[in-house]
Amino acid sequence: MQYIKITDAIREQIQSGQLAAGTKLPSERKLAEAFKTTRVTLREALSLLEADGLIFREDRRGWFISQRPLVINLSKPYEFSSVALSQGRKPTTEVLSCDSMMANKESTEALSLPPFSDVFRFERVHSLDGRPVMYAEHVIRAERVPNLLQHALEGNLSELYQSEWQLNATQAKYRIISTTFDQDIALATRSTTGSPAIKITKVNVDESGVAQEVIFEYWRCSAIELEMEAAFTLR
Amino acid sequence: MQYIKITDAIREQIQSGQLAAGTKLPSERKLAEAFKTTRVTLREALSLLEADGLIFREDRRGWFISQRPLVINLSKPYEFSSVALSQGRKPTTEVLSCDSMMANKESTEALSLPPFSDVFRFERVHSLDGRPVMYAEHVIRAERVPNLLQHALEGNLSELYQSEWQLNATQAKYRIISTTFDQDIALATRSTTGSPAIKITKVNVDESGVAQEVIFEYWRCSAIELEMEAAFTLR
DNA sequence: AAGTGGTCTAGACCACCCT
DNA sequence: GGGTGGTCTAGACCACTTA
Repeated sequence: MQYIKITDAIREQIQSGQLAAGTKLPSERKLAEAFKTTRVTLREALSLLEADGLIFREDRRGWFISQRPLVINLSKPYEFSSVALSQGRKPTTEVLSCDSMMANKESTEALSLPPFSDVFRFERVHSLDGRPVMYAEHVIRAERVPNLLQHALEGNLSELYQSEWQLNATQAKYRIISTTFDQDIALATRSTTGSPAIKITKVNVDESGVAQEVIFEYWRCSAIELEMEAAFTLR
Repeated sequence: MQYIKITDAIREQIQSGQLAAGTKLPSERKLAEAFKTTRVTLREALSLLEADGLIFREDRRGWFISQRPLVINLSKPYEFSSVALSQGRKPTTEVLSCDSMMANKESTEALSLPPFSDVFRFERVHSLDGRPVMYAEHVIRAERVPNLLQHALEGNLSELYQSEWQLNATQAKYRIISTTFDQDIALATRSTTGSPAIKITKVNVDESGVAQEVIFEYWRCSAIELEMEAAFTLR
């Protein structure tokens, strides 16, 4: 199987350090020629490396060697920028949209809302070292954060929620699945429809046990590694 | 983009219930003809649905509609069979190999072992309703479970460890990444090299804080949904 | 303007599964 | 033994990025 040999060859070059993180691979046509094969087979190999997290692509721009992933520990509260900075990365955040609206089905379920509830919804894209790695859709109960739209949403949200509305998340519930980028998210993250992704649904619960905010995070699968600890009481 | 239209068409049929879980899709050639396209494009669409978890494949046997995923809550101790049974599924477990050996690099790191430590290593494949969904490699400190090889390893391991050696896991550490099946694991799970997978590395820690066992789990990405809760102390 | 990645066509061969 | 999935070839066109 040729495509396995190609992935092995490229994987070895990455792991031996001959191909540094962030490097752009040669064009598909050149690689195909180098491996004496066609673009179809070559792209099969590249897709495999992508799903493995070793390389990633930017739509119509080419294939790049992945940086080491961001390690997220779900046992503690995490905030993209702080985590990135503490791991020596350069985080940036861009707000794509922000609106007041009626909660859709998925958000209504996640927040246990009554039907037709008002929420704020905003979208952000997070980058590491200049490359988009995660898209997040936030949905938050409107009555709990009046005038949210008049605030800057690029920064640390838990600090904003705390200082403006005394809203603290004391508990978080997570749900993690493997999925792919759809067309909108691919566009927002300079990625490609169908690229493998990790979806993290996070529900922030306040002191009184009420779910206040749900966040749907879509990560490039190469950009993240999840960690957590659980302590068990003996039977 | 044709392959998007194909995924949308098949996705809709699945979600509307016209294609029941477990059903085998028609052959690729028939599907390609039905969608007036070639096998290459059709397979692109199928791969996308696979990464999305809607369908899965068995090597050389075809494509099937996924069952609903098993929901694993990492905040509590979990055991494949019990979780599966509690969710109305039929779990089976097969032991592929079991040996005494010297720990390799990955296990040595995960268990913080001294160099050249003796461990037992065994592999299991777990199925749901007759279909393999997860491969697990267990590595456990040899001195802690003498004569492990003389025991049946198909069943509940935490019960076995507890009753035979008074070994209890009081804490677990997890690490989760997105990856693909390699050739060996694909063979063991009746899957295909390069199929998308979720890798969960679990380290079981005993009362005294020593890491006793590490488990490398490779899940079909369609077969699992992770959940967890975290409680945060206020600053 | 040239080159690139994204998409698609129309075939082919082989080993394997199923009947 | 027929059909299937896994793999591969050798092209093509287009919209977009990059220089």
